Amino acid sequence: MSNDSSDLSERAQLMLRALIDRYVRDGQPVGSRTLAREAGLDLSPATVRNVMSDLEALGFVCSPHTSAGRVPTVQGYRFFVDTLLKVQPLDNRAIHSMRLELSLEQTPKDLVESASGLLSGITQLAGVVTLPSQEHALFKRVEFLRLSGTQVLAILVTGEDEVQNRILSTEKEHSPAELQQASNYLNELFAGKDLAEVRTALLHEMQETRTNMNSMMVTAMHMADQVLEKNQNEDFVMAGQTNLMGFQELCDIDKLRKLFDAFNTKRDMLHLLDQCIHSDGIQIFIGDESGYRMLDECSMVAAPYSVDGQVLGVLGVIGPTRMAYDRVIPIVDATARLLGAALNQKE
Amino acid sequence: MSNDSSDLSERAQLMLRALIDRYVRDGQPVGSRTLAREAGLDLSPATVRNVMSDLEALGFVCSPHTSAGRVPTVQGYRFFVDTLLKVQPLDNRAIHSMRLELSLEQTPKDLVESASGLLSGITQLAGVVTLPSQEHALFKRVEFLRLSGTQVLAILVTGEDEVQNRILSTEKEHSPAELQQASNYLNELFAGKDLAEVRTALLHEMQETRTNMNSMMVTAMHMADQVLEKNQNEDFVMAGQTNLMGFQELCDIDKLRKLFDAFNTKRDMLHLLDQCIHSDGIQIFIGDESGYRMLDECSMVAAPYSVDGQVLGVLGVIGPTRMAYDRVIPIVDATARLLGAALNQKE
DNA sequence: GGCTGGCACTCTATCCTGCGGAGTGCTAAA
DNA sequence: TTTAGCACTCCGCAGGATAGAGTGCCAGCC
Repeated sequence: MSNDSSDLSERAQLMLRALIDRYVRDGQPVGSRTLAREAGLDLSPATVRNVMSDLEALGFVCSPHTSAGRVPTVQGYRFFVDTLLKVQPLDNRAIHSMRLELSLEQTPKDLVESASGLLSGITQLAGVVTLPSQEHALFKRVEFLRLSGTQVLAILVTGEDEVQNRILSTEKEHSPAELQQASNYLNELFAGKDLAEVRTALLHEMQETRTNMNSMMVTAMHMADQVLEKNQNEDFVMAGQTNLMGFQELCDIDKLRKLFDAFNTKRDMLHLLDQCIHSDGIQIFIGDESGYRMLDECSMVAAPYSVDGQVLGVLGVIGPTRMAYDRVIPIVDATARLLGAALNQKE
Repeated sequence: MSNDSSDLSERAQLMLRALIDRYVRDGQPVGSRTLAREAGLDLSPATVRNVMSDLEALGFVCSPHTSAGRVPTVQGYRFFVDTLLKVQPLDNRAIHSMRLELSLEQTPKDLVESASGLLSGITQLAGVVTLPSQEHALFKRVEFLRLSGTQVLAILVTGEDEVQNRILSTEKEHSPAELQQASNYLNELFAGKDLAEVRTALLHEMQETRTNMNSMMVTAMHMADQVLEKNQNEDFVMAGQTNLMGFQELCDIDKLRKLFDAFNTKRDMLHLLDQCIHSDGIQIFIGDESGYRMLDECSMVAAPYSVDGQVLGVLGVIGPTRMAYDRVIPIVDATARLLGAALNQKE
């Protein structure tokens, strides 16, 4: 219990806050004199030094070398965002203009692009938004089109007239009439249900009542299964990567390159974003906390967005560890809400 | 006629070649001593200096400052690629492994991605490939699906079972039977023709024979027109952007940023690539020749690729002006041929 | 006991300096 | 026409001095 937060005097906390504030502003190690002036506590630099010494012992700050000022550590930032941070509420005008911007978009895909652009534009960091999972989209109807031989084109229409194509290979050739029957059957059975429901219903039917289904129904079920299989289009949209080029701590070309490569390969990014989908609030990864080397010296602030309580995806920003968390967090939060609301409207 | 190539002695040409060779290798201004050794002409540095002086007068080289070596200018590179360059033929093993790599892909989209990856991987520059234009894809069939009210979903199947969706708004509501009639009519009329043909035929029909068409036919024509309208999906695929981060001349973060922004906005890039689609061979933009500021200090080597003599798109690489043109050119050339061949196979 | 001023010390960044290396242009000789 | 030599220029680097910022510690003060 020795480095519990209760160990930290009010004054020390204030100083840590002031230090991080200042460091976030100009990226230079903060010295005792500066901090004495900044903190507004009317203390001498010497006193400040003593407190800083305590903070260093707790691992919240460190100095890059003797006789440089102090710099917050990852744990420092962590303590800061967990217990010290007062987020700045977003003013209504800003929210309004964001809502306006989103309201211009029509398709979910465009909405996501727009949200990503908003995030990067406002925060001047890189914005990232995963595409809405289709899991809870509504099954509207499905049609089958015979292409050639055993190739069948399936067309799935979901909720807001989103259309998806998939080419299936069937075991035997089906006549147009058979295909028509199959789609009629499925449309009748599943129209208006959400895709997740449809899948479970499908599995259930196929296992339990196989015996009293006629061959047409079996065909239909099989094809529907293929259509819905791995329907989650795992992908995300990103905007403003180049914003990150402006930060000193990333001017190390090699680091920047790793980061950009990671953005391009997408795999690790998706993994990381996936971790946020199950928490229902803002999630913050600071520095190497994410466990992904690509984000060394970087932080991510993310939040899931949802419609009707159903989480559809995750959005957030990526930037240097030294970012203005108090400003960024409410922006991410608001964007998540607004995107959810906008998606809701279009449905 | 004073700076015609005939003005340039054999020796001077040899030197320019050697200078560019050397400069491309290590990016340092080349001095007379080095060049004297390199050129293999058994001349003294002093003589080399005289020749360099001539080259400088012609605008083919310049020195960044007094008493630095010489560096090729844009005109120097231009003269080099136009009249001096001997491309290194690609060895068969390399071509074979490229062909192999491409043969693994199934869809045109994947092929394009793969080609882009090949270009960037082999050249260590950024590879870019425009998506094949659909202009000359074959019309296979079209189907219409009534969504709701006057909303109709059109499904266009082209050549290699590529599927495209488009949602149309019609003036009046159509029954499924009417839609079926319309698609039957269009399929009969146009199956097997290429899309460009279909469009012109469509326009022709609509203007000339409007009088003796029944209303179903008019409907069909109108809908087909909407489907084909602006069918060119203008887009391109890029790989290996981060390769460009390794070059000194782009370490200026600001320049790099402009470049990346340009890649992301895509518009100017497409414009530039479009210029290459009408030339039937390799096209080379050096430095600011392209007229696009984003490519300052960069060059592009591009070639159209085609199937059956029909140009489908453009591919190429983008890198610093100081690139190994003799190595890059045959690679771009080969990739264009191979991509064309691969696309042909899949059709 | 906590706060403060003072002091010695350390480390960095910056500027200046001098010097060697590389390269040039010019000139005169081969 | 080529070459060698020479004077000159400029860059890059290493060394040294200096200023500035900051630290830790100690002794005194409230």
